[in-house]
Amino acid sequence: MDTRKLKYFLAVVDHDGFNRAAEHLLIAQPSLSQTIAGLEKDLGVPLFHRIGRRAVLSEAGKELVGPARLVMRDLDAAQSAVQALRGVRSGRLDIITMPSPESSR
Amino acid sequence: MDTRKLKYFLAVVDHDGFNRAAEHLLIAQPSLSQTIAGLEKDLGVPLFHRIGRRAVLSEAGKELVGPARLVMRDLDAAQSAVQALRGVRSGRLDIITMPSPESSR
DNA sequence: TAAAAATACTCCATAGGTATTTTAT
DNA sequence: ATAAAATACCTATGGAGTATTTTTA
Repeated sequence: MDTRKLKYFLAVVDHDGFNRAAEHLLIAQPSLSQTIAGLEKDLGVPLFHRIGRRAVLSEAGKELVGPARLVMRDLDAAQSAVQALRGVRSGRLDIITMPSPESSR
Repeated sequence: MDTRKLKYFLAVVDHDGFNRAAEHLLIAQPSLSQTIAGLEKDLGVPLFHRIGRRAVLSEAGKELVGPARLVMRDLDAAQSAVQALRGVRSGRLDIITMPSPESSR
């Protein structure tokens, strides 16, 4: 289970179906099917019931929605926390000086 | 940026160094170096200053620690939310009955 | 010289793609 | 007949490994 899979899972939930979700994710539908299958395998639980040609959330799927959104939200926060510092260079600058001929006058 | 990379990042922080972290993660040190390099590339910011043969957190790195821990915690919560339902089968069971010869008596 | 991180490769797992099939509207 | 998801297969990216180099304590 990683964030990519959670993102795809939420896309299926939000766009109500694999085909529409795949469009929004800009990937092919079979790739999405595979990814969700992988997530279900990771968790050992089906996330959708395939009823007819429609996918509806299973009990486990319903439980996952909230926590998954939280993960994605906090991941964004992590991004932002770092991005706020972009361009801020930090480190050490060692400086050595030596007397110039002038200073000895 | 995904959770695998964040996990590795936190390992470097917690075990104070790439070598020790790699040991704890049960992966080879160069693999860890590559992964952190990838994360730094994802974020466009260095997370560690390589000072001598020691890696110390950069400013951006320091900012990332907290949010990263939060993401990992959320991810665990998501796992648990679903695992709580393991073994709970849900779905539909369609049942058809027909009168037996007995019932017609 | 020993210890820590980086670099240079090799290999394999998996993310993604295309084509096709299955199933229900 | 059409739309949605699954299945089968192929390719390429990147995650992990081993060997080696670089650097500094």
